[in-house]
Amino acid sequence: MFIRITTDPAYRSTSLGELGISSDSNPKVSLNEFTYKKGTEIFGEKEPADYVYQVMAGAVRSYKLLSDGRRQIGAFHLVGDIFGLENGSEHRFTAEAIVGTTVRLIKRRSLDMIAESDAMVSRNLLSLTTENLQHAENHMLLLGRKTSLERVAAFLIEMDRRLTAAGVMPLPMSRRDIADYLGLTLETVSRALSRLHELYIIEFVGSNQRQIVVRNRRQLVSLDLQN
Amino acid sequence: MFIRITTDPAYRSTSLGELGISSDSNPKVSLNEFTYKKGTEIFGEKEPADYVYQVMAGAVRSYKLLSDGRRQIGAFHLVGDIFGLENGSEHRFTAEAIVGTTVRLIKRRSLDMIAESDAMVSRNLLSLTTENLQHAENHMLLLGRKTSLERVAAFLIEMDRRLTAAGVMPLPMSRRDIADYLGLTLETVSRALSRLHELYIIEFVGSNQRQIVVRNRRQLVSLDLQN
DNA sequence: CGGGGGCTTGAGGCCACTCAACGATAGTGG
DNA sequence: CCACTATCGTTGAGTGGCCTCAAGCCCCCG
Repeated sequence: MFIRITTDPAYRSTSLGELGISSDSNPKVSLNEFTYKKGTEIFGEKEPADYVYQVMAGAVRSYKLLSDGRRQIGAFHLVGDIFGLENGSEHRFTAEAIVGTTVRLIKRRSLDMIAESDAMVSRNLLSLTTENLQHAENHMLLLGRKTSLERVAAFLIEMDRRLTAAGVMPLPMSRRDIADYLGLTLETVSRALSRLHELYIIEFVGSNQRQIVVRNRRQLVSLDLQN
Repeated sequence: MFIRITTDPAYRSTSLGELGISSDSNPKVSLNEFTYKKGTEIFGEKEPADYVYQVMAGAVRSYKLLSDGRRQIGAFHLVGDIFGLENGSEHRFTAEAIVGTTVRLIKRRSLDMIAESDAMVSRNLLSLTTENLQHAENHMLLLGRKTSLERVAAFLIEMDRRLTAAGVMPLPMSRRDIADYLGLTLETVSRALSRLHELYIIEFVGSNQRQIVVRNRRQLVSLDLQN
């Protein structure tokens, strides 16, 4: 639908393509890059939302915390994804770099100014918000009604779609991250993955356990009752 | 921020106030009303989204189903609320009247046309979508990480805010609806409510068990770990 | 007054959680 | 290059919170 940011250098020069903004059409828009070390906070919940971010390299988690430390990750942001877009003045999540991560920043204010005059950009802002809403709606169904195996299967299908290259899926996030995304504990996630391995549905490759090959995609899909 | 539809007849004539649309400013926009009997479907998931709806009287539930019948209610729509607003062409939820319900319809197409020329309406569309997103984000935290008592407390606080008049909260929905909204079973909801009653935090009034008085709001809030 | 739906309450079961031990890996400093 | 350590992941044993199944009550409505 819109141009996706890829690792192709030709595309990296036209940034925030999903919003229909490029350096060419709006040369005055500052598009600074910034790099965060693994585990560092990009912005906190309830902080003023002065910037919108786009992942150029790495991965980001957005989450909410309860006062006793329980955590719910609302989304993972991978290369190309835009995050931190709020309509109000405050961020509604805390965002942290999962691994070393480079992001591109755009001032929220200048984005609003562009949207003011450019109906296309305005529509893309709505479109982006709608995509986030759709993801959240599907995730509510997962969190409210799916079993642990269904949740993990759904997670793998989502990640397979978003970051698999050459058949192998290199997960940037830990079991704890996955658990907090799926509303489970890390042990339950681990057991579900082991079970999928026993069933010859997935395979682990490499030295750590974060690189996964989907061996039988149809079985994986059948485990997640889409609807 | 924007004019809310109320039961005041003076306001009912200017409809869809939240979108900044009134019959005066757009006399050609058709604003038909329609009434649905208790339990009937207003629209189904994946049906074409030709209309946007506003509740004039009654209450509506929006939900998704899994193939084996598990249900997740994403939101309750009460008097004044707008629902069925999709950015794409299909509805992402099924909507049903919880009780006898009157809605006002507006053609999605004409709404788009108005938004095209009226930046204010366009902003309000984004604003409305953002509100829905915010609700979904908070609900993910509830579904993923809160205990049954915290969920029921959060539900009562939400409903208290949205439909309490003269101290009494007349819930239109059944225990099963509440359960499917909170990701619980109806028995667990019932037990939580009984517990809140034992603790002198809520009181039941009237012949059925759907009219609730919040006796100790501060205790109720403290049970729900906001964040 | 009989039937049905909605709600509550109890008894028992199960799935995911808690607690714990252990192995593997990556990072650190000698 | 090799201990040393911290972190991560897996697996097992036992617990517990919510679910399942069931019975009974109340209210509404024919």
